[in-house]
Amino acid sequence: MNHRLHDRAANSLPEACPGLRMTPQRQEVYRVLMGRRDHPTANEVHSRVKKRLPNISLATVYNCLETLVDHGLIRQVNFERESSRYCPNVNEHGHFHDAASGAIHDVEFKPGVNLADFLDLPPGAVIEDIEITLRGKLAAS
Amino acid sequence: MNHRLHDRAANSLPEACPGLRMTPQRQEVYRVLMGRRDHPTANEVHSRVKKRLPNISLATVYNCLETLVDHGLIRQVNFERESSRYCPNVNEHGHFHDAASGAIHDVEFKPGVNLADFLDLPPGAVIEDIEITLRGKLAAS
DNA sequence: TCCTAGATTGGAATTATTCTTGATATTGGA
DNA sequence: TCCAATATCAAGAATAATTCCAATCTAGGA
Repeated sequence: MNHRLHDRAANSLPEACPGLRMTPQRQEVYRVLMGRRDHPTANEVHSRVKKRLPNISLATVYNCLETLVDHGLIRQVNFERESSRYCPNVNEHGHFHDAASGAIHDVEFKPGVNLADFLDLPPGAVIEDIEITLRGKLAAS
Repeated sequence: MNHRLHDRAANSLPEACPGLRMTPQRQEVYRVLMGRRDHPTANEVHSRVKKRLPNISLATVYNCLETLVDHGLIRQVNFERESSRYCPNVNEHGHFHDAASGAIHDVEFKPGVNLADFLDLPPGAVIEDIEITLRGKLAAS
């Protein structure tokens, strides 16, 4: 296979992603997400991407985001009924939404924990996806 | 105060709810939620409530649901980007969404567990609300 | 180079939800 | 009891995020 991507940097798409055709739009959407990990909405991604691709449409940004999510390169995160946000951290993790600042912080699982250790799962449940969202405030320290 | 509610049954509103004026619409919305705990959407609630209150509007159902949520009598639950669903279980709990059947199951915390036991919370975080959603399948047993 | 499948675009369409406005109903006080 | 203030309700319009659609466009393989 002669399909040679640019060298993998913090701001380019991962090389190994079968079935995903690389396009300038997808590359830039991904680059933007990796560049500033603040969980932007599709609109915010659109604004940022337009710096380099002034003609990209919002529909394309939605398409790119969906494709990247489908390929497991980014995650889509929902808070209440707000716009979806996008997150390049593909580890299993949750989110803390600081109501005061609006900022969103990734929340990692402590090592070695197991869902079934703290939740009464229905018998036979096979979990495919976890979404953990916390809302609150950061106490002034 | 002479404001006498019906005796508290599984299908009536709790008596002690300061600042909440009881109305037939709110009562029926609540009754419907308590009567079948399958996490209906606002639309589904509307259909069910219309059996007894044929003239109630969808807007009123939304208003009632919002009011009940604000007073902590029910919870609003969001799955991905789907319509909100409503749940009369006001204990802290999560949800398991069975992708095959579409059914939603409450998932209780095991007794004694603490968020900080399994999550790396940001220092100083004061949690006001938790949303835990699991998606998956129920293995045929 | 030509063809084809997949990608992009802009705008229209969709859908859940909220807002607005006027009508009704309820409460507490005179 | 009656009134005024306030809260609620209903209907439809408005909003906002997202998806759909039809018409190009593009990359990569034969």
